[in-house]
Amino acid sequence: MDAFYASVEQVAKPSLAGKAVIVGGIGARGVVATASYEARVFGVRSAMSIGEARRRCPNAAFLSPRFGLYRQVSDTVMELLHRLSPLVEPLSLDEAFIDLDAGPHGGALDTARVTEIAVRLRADIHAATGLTCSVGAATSKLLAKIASEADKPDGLCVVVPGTERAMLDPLPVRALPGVGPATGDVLRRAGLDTVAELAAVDESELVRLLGQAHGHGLYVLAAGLDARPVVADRDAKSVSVEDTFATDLVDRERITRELDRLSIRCVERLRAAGRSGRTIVLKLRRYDFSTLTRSETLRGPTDDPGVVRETIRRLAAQVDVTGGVRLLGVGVSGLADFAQQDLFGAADAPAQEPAEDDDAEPTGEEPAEAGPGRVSWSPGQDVVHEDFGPGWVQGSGVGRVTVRFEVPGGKPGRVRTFALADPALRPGEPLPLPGTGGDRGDRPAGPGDLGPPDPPT
DNA sequence: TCTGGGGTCCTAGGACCC
DNA sequence: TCTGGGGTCCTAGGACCC
Repeated sequence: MDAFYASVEQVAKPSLAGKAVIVGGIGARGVVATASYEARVFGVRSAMSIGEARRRCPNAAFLSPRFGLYRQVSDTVMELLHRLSPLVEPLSLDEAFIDLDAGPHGGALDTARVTEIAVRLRADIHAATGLTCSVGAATSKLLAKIASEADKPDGLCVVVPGTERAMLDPLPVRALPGVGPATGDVLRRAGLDTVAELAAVDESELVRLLGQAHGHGLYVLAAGLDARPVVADRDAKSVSVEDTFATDLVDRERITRELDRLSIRCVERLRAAGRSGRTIVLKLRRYDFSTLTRSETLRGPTDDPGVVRETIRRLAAQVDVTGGVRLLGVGVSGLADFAQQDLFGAADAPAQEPAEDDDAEPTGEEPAEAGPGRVSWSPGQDVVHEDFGPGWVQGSGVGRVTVRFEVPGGKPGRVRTFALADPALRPGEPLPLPGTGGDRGDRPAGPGDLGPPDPPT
């Protein structure tokens, strides 16, 4: 999908169509998750600090992410992909590999047919979501991925078999997946700038430079020998949660409290996935951005919040937090396939539930100005007003909140300003994107062919 | 207003085992 | 009679991806 989070917001909020939109953490320490193409013109990029983004593009709409909505839209898109093949490998909410050969069109896939399928897929996705995407098709994952980026946004690139080398050769090494800043530097110092130069070098040389796995892997990719299969339904191998705090934490008790919260959140996610795990991981980033992890492997898998919390407390007791802590995280890995009961966990665990003793304490994440009446609004948030209906928060501060009243598929709406604690204003639910319901009828119906998505409950 | 959050994979050393 | 060779598991850190 093209600029996925930002594009979803532009479709959901008609007044933002064609405008610079930046989705990301809106706190003091936020970064850009996605910038719309209108914002990219100003040099705004993913992972840039929000402060830098504001300097470059002060008139953009800055929005907090609404992951629940993005997940819904992602589900809609993934369902369309599943009509083309059971082998769909999602890489994230907005990207997936599809093995067309394993689907109803398999066996008869020449370039013209693949192009036809891709054209219709893009039309179906647009009809269902209002969003554009970019499709790359090729005889390997590597080339398909590169092709999908070649014509972004709103692109379609089918690599004709036999032309792979011509496509790869001129690319910078950084275009290969797995070549980031560090590997890029190593290769550049060795005089290797393009994929063609990489392909001309001995495998043993790449292994010497980059180590066995990476060297071999890169050699295979550069040679165009990528035979990795598309794998559907990969199981997660770890679950983790982390928070960066608006200001560094210096107080041990506060750190313990935050770690307790994170432990519970982590276990909730673990349980929701029906999993349990053996290795408990504490992550901590200090004031100077140095990061450390400490882990402990239990005798058996657990999904018990008490066990996770106590393990994390034990690990935390061993680290020096002098100078302050900007980030804390809790993770579980070594996952077992099932949520397992009582073999170890419940027996070991202190009996009491973690008490909800922290109600009065704002979390480090919350914007500092949680105004009177405990009301705080984040930019982009859905709201409903008794008289004006559904809308979204455009901004808030100095006792006021500004709301734009408009809905997906409607006309750009009017703006009104209220007191922060105005009782007529309540948090709302995301409204679904205005799909046309576009069933075009002529595609093979798959098992997942269920029609338009249900509205959120 | 420097630097998110959720992941994956690899390396390297030490413990431990046969 | 001063030192093997493999393998697995655990821990910590780092590169990379979206």
